[in-house]
Amino acid sequence: MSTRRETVRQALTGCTGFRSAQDLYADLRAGGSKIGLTTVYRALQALSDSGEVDVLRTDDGEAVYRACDSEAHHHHLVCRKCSTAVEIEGPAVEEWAAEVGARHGFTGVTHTVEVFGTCAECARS
Amino acid sequence: MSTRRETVRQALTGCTGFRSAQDLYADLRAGGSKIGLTTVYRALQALSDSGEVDVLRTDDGEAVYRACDSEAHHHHLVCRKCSTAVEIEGPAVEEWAAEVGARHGFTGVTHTVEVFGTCAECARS
DNA sequence: CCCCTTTTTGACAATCATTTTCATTTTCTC
DNA sequence: GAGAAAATGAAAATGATTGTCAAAAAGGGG
Ligand SMILES: [Zn+2]
Ligand SMILES: [Zn+2]
Ligand SMILES: [Zn+2]
Ligand SMILES: [Zn+2]
Repeated sequence: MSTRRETVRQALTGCTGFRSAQDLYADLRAGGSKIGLTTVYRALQALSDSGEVDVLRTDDGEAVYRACDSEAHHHHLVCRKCSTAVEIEGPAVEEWAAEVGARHGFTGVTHTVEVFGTCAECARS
Repeated sequence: MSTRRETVRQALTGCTGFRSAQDLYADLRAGGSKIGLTTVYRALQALSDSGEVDVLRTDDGEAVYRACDSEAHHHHLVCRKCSTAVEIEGPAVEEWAAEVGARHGFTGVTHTVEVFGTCAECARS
């Protein structure tokens, strides 16, 4: 399909951490692309709708995206300084979330889990 | 201290679910208060800074607050429809988060965990 | 290729939660 | 009560995100 969406996907795939729409737009423009900000937003929307990229919110509410290796359900360990992320899994957490939801009579239970810290790299400086 | 902050704290304490600053402002005005929106924001900021209220982000990035019973570290099971929340604990999750952070060389590890679903009440309608 | 329909794009304006400003009011201290 | 310090709120500013709409690109017969 759209060549622009592909451009955005690739820009994101080249990143190890989470990036905002504004970040990606700046990167792409700096790289010579004539892409528009609106298009970056639309591409990220489409990519996250289709589950190709993960999205989370920073403390100040900004949406940040990441093209993860795994398509399967997983969580992230994110560096507070450089935003580098590691994909992590926690079967125990999955079970706990489902169980606690059921125990309180909730249905259609989902969860969000993110772990933050300072990565070894950033800890040096 | 501030009388206004106390007003906001009480308004929030009367709620079972998470409310946004705009929600609380509307509630208070509807109740006859002459409080300003800025003050509601400032009160919520102060209350969350001091750990008296919990804050989380909705899917669209809006900050919502809750005056929980427990001052201790805990998480929430939140209804997707009415936003009613139940305070939950998960020792296994606490350990898992700390362990996975350490295993990858991260320091100062924290985490965010929220469980969502439809409460029994809302499931009926 | 050419014409026409459909989709994509991007500049610009519009939203909307949140933050800043700043002058006024209230509270505190002496 | 007088003056300094903190709190308040109306209005303007900010900044990410979304909506609008006309121009540009892509597709598909003929
Ligand atoms: Zn780092
Ligand atoms: Zn999970
Ligand atoms: Zn409910
Ligand atoms: Zn926890």
